[in-house]
Amino acid sequence: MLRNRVKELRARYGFTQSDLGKRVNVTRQTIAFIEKGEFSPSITLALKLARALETSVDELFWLEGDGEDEK
Amino acid sequence: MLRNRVKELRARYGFTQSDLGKRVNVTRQTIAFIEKGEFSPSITLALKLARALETSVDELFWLEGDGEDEK
DNA sequence: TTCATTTGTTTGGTTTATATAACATAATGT
DNA sequence: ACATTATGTTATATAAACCAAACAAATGAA
Repeated sequence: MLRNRVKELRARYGFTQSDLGKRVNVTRQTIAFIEKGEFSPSITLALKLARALETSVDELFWLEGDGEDEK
Repeated sequence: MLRNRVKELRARYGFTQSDLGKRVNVTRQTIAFIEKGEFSPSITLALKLARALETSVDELFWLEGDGEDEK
């Protein structure tokens, strides 16, 4: 199971979903889907999100459990 | 531009592309494409690769330049 | 040299990420 | 009350990730 802290960190910086989307060049719906955990973004987008939220990819995203099952 | 150290670290551990693919549940062609930089894997796969190669996603993958252009 | 293994590469197919657009709801300010 | 803004959510469409199968080239071992 893939988990992330995007919503939490975005709120901490006072960004709206639209704000964050503009910073990383995706739509606000894409941000919403990621926050809901509905899909696993590309590593390129993950790196940009980490940069926008001033953290590392490893702090922003993690696998819960052994993660052998997920795609 | 997305760069990575998959090939280098895989060689260091003496894994074949097939070995690594099996460990992270993808085909060897997928590993080959990633090593060639031909696409940007999902964060889920990136996390599994980092775990298999005993490193962090941030050490394994990075954006060269400002990375504003890439998807 | 022959055999087995690894890698490079291509092609066609399926699945998933992402875009765009739309509509509803909640909150905020006038 | 009305307008604006942020979010939740859904639908359709496209691009990209990923699979499965194939074949050639390179390597290394017997």
